[in-house]
Amino acid sequence: MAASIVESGSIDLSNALEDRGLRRTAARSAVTGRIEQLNDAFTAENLCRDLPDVGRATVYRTIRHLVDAGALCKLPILDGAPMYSIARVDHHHHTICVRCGAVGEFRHSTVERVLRSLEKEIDGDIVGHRMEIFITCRACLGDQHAIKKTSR
Amino acid sequence: MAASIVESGSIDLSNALEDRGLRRTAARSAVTGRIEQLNDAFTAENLCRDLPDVGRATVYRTIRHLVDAGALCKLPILDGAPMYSIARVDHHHHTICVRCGAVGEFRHSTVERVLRSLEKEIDGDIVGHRMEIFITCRACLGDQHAIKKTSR
DNA sequence: CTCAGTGCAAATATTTTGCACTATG
DNA sequence: CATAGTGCAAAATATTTGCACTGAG
Repeated sequence: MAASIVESGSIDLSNALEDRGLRRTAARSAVTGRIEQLNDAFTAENLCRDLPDVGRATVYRTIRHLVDAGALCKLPILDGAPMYSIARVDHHHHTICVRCGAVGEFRHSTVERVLRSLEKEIDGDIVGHRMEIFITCRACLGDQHAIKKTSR
Repeated sequence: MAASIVESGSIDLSNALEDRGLRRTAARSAVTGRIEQLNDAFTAENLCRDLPDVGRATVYRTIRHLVDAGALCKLPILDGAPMYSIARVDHHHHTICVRCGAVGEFRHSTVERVLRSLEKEIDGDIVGHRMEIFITCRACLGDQHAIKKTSR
C-alpha cells in the first residue's frame, strides 16, 4: 500500500478508495475532504453533523471503506462512539489526552522490539497489536479551564 | 503461558463491591457469581442471557461498579460490544485471539520500561496506557474448524 | 422504617440494512 | 445504460434512565 502516501507521510484518502476499485463520487469526496481538513481525530457523528448533505449511511460506509483500506485508524475509546484518525505512518500508536480528547500519534522502535521478546511468553502466534497511551497534553497542562470534548 | 494466574492474585468481586460501600444483594451476587464461573472474557449481553432473572439494567449497573472498583477490565474490541474480564493482577495487558475471541492476559516488565523511555518523546504527562496483542491462540492453531465466537 | 437497589419499559445512542432512486464509468 | 452508489427511514444493536416497587440493614 505504498502507492498513495504523499510527502507529509499521510495517505491520500480519495486515492485509497480508488485503489480499492471504488468510484470517485461527490459524497465520498465530501467525506474524505472533510476528514482531511480536520486535524483531530473524529467520530462518525462529527462527520454527519459537518456534512448534512451526505446521508448518514454513506458516511458510515465511507469510513468503513477507509478503515478497510488502512487509511484510517479506528480508536475504540473506552466510552462512547469510537474515534477515527488518519493513518499517517504505516505502523504507529496513539496518545489520547484524557482532558480534551485530542489524539496524537507516535512511533517507537522499542515497542516493536518488546513485542518480539513477548513472542516467547505468549501461547499462540502474534498477528497484531494495539497500544494507546493516555496523557494530559501540554495544552491542557497549561490550561486549567480545559473542557473534555468527548464527554457526553 | 508464562502469564498464568496465581489463585491469590484474583480479586473477590463481591468484596470489591462491598469495599465501595455497596450492599450485598441477591442480584449482585448472581452477577458476580456468574462472572467468577466464567473463564473467558464476556459481554454484558452474555450475562443478561445467563441470568434471565436479573434485570438488564442491574447487570449493566453492576458491571459498571466492578469496572469502577478496578475488579473488571473493560476491553474495547474493535467491533461489537466491549468485553470484560476479571482483573486478576494489578496491571497487565490482554491477548485476544482473532479466531475464537478468547482473551488471555500477560504482564511484562519491559512494557513498563518502554513507557518510561517514551516519556521524553511525548508532549504531555503520561497518565495511563493500554495494550492489546492480537494472536491466533494455540487451540485455534491446532484446530482448522475454529469458529470466531465474537462474530455477529 | 428508610432509602439503596431492583425490574421493567421507554428513551437514547450508535450503526446497519432494505429499497427505490441517481449518476458514475 | 448497467450497476455501483446514494439517501432515507426502519431495523438492529447496545446501553442508560425514569419510576414505582422491593428488600437489606
